[in-house]
Amino acid sequence: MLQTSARLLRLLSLLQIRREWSGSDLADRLEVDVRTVRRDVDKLRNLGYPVNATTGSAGGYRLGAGAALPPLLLDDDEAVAVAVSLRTATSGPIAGIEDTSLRALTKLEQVLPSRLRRRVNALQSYTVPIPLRPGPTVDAAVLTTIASACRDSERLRFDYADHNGVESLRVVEPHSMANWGRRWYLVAWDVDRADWRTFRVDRVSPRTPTGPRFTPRELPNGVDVATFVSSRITAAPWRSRARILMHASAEALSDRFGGYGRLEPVDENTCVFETGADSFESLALYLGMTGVDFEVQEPPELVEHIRELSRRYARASGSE
Amino acid sequence: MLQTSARLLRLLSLLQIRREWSGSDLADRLEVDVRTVRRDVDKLRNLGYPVNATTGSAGGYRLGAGAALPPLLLDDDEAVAVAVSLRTATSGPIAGIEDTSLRALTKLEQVLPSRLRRRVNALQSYTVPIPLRPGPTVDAAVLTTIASACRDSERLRFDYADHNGVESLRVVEPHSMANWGRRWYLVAWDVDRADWRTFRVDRVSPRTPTGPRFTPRELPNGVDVATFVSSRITAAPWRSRARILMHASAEALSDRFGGYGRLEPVDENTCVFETGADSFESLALYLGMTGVDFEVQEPPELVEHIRELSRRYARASGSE
DNA sequence: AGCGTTGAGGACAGGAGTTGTCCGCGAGGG
DNA sequence: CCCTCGCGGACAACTCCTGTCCTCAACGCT
Repeated sequence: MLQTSARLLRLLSLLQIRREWSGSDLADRLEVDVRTVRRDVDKLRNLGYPVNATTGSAGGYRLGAGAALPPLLLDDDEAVAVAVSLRTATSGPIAGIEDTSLRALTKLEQVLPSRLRRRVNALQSYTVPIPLRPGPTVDAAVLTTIASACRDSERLRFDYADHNGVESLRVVEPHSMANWGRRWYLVAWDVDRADWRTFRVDRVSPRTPTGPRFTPRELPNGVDVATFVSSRITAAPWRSRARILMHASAEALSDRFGGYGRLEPVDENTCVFETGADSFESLALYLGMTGVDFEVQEPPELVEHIRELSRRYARASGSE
Repeated sequence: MLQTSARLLRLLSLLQIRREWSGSDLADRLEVDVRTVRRDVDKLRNLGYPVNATTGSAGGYRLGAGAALPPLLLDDDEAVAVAVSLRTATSGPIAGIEDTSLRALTKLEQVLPSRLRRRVNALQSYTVPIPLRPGPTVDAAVLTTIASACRDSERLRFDYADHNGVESLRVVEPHSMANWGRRWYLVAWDVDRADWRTFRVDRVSPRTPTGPRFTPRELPNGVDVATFVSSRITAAPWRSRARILMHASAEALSDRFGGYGRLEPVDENTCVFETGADSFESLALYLGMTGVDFEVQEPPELVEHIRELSRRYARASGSE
């Protein structure tokens, strides 16, 4: 009977890992007869977890959204990600869910294996509060839509605005996603153009529903995703680089700046901060936040932005 | 049949809700004999989930951190909190876990009941990126330590720095936590002082291990926590209020400012922004971020900070 | 030190549930 | 039209679960 319960859990876990499973696949994985799989699926349904099934040659089982949330079966990495996210959320920018986040976090941390707890702490300590989130933000709903399409090998239809703002409807077989700098990219086989393409996720507007399933294909020449994406992306993660002379010691600034660039000491009271930015406005403000005097060495555009800010603040405080 | 598996899941869920359970409590909840509970606990252990037990009159079962992560059984609110946290994390400030967060999020959203999905979307749309997190930040580890002590009715020992910075060792029976503005407060019965006290969590340094269990007591006069805390806190959630005349329409600003104060239209191109802040530095920077001209109406201290910023930027850009 | 409480676990008998096998049915896609 | 895949009834062999009853072993309190 242990076997039965354990198998039910494993079944639930399998259904959470991949969207669609055929009965015989499940039977293989669970090392039981297909008939038993059917019975197990029935059990899950009786427990209130809706397992949808489709018949026919492309049939299979998939776990649907039901009345109650099934137990979440996370792997190590995912558990760490959840813990870290919750930790930032409890002290984070979203009003109203702090208490609940904390409750969920307590639940999770109680059972978190110690090796994972170490990883959570390590990751957390690298966390640097970002003062501004410049550039286009990616919609979380779009991200998850694409991510599930990748995971389940389902065709994706979406409107895509290219860098000139021209819209086009794309039908692709999504391969994977990669994030680079602050951006997300989708690597996919463009069905109409019959070629591999890289799309910026912030320019994608998915259309529902997602299309039929396809058999995944390999990237050309067996390259991995990271290489593929970076070879396709012309833009660097940051639009430009900057060098700023800070009138403070490197140690004093390392907490706030360490995560965002290189701090090179010049002498006891001065250091050079090398960093990159998508937008000079945000970088200018970030620098102002420190309460420390600084001199921009490059680029000139940053100097211009800072001059503009200086003027605006002067106007605002009536000292012009 | 189903009963056995379902009961194992419920047992796991119970053990996640509260830390410590006596065998007979569990037997009551699960409506089986204590002997069966013992056997079920054994089953969980065989499945790899460590259930620690202590004998004696204060004995009981508790779920420990094991080699593998047990299935997480979240209630509705917690699931929403996790989803929202993960969504912000995927586009968030922590480098290196975006992919994994996304994977976990995909898993969760696939099984998220639609009513919960609506709540997640609603919450998400209220999200306003906060440019700066002023004031002392609360350590997530401290938060969870206190939260579990509250949940499990375990005494807590910690060092507390009062507002003068004087440290003292406290032994308390934690009652609950509340957050107010950006702050967290712990409401607890101070054992040595034999009275109720309210502590600011950012000034608490817990000592390990937590103490023995205690029987929870009611707050005096049956008041609820929120009332109790707000009656004890002299400081408002914001240290001071500000009024700023913005040279832009209220609609144009509502996205960025809506969550942080009241926007009152004056005319088509002007509006008044009323808000609060813990620190004028951050407010000044937040205002500068908009790219919109503004005039501070009050308080005078904010004007002074803006003047200071103006000077610093002027120096940085060499236009002084 | 003694007592009560709480968990651990062996033994046992009856009963409940599970499993694989074999079968025919129905739905969907090529 | 046929193939694939999910559905579910029947059945026999077998597993293992459950409640009851028992004795031990820790632990805390008096």
